Amino acid sequence: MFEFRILKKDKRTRARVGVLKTPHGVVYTPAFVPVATKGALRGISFEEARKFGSEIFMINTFHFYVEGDYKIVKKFGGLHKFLNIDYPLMTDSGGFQVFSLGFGLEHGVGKISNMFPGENKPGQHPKDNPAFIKKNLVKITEEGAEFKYYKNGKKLFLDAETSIKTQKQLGADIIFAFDECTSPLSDYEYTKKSVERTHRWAVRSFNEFEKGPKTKQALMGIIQGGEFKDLRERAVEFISSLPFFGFGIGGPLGQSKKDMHKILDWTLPILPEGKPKHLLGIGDVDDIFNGVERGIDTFDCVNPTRLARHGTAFIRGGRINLKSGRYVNDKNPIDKNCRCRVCRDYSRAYVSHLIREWEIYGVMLLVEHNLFYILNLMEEIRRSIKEDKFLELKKKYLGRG
RNA sequence: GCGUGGGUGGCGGAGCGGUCAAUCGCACCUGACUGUAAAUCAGGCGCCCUAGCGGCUACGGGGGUUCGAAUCCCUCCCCACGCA
Repeated sequence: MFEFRILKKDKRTRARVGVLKTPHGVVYTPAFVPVATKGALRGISFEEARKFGSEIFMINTFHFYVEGDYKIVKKFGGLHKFLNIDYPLMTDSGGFQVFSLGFGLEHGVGKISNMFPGENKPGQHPKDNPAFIKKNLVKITEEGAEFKYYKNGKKLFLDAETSIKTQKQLGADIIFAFDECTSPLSDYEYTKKSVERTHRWAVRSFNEFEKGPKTKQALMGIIQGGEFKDLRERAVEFISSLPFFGFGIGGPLGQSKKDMHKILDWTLPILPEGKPKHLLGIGDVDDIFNGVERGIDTFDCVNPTRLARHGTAFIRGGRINLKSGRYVNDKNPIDKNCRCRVCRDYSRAYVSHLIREWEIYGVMLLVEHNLFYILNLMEEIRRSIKEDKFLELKKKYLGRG
């Protein structure tokens, strides 16, 4: 029922084209997985996103769990029925919220930090940063993570068993083990303790997954270990010793993109080649190229949709922000190289006007463009690998380097 | 014409004797955003510069009181409402 097959390997890099078979259909890889955290992509329908080439979507367990809505989904018979779609789906385990609502807030950083604890501008030590406010929203113990839910202050406990049980009820095709995503500012000692705990959580996740009647789902293990080579290697060794269907590479991914590349270089070559590898939460254009080059098969990311909501559009060679006054009279399409409907039919001026006037349609157009852009990129990447022209395509998009 | 209340930065609107170049919204400008607490967040927003607990000009116009006025007084202009 589940199968991952590599169809073609690039001659010069670790890039490969594959096909991932799930009970709800097939996904050609490398693939981008748009994120619909609470069951919607925000600004575009699943149907539309499908047309642009999205074959699978990511939904979040945490958000369905905290609100108790997973019970409703269960009554419907799972997410596919609830959302009324029959495409492949993934659910994240809630492990990211352990970070984003915990250290992420506390340290005022994302998964890739450019804020070195010792190298801040004067007065810019994280502790002096207004964002650095201890919120104590998440308490992590051996057992699991205790959240103080930001909406109502209620305490809420999530652990491996609960996450997997919930994910089974949600019924996505591909589900993830419960993990702790540490902070880019976590030190070696903490990260070491944390990965070891994540490994115990992985075993617990797996055991819970195996328990009871078999579901039509595949479970992915998650590689943690921060920016520490030996911890990442240990994680690969441990996680790949369990019979997971595939692997997710989890953040934190260091202090810079270079660190991220290093982490991928440490981990991917020693993971079982034939299994699918997912890079969790990464989705900048350059990151996708660098990930694919190192052997990543799938990416999920909030980037195209969130950036769109914030007025930013992907264009060849970077991004532009349509909120800026520079575009009010710009008759050009968002990206002259793009074949999407938005770029075909509308000017930057119009989209900019809508965004600045707070018209929802402006966001819808940008979401459409950004998703099209990334999904089309994936298509081009797949083709380039088949034709052994991956590096040429990378160069075309990113220039030299 | 009489009465009352007002005229503050692009707009709305605080301040009602000193620490006010002036709270706060909006608008505007710049930046961020990577398993979504995010249609969000951070910073800027009178003029000048050697960019500083710096200089200059400012709270309808003019004149005064005071060590000191956006804040008090006089006068003129304008606006809103009420009465004729």
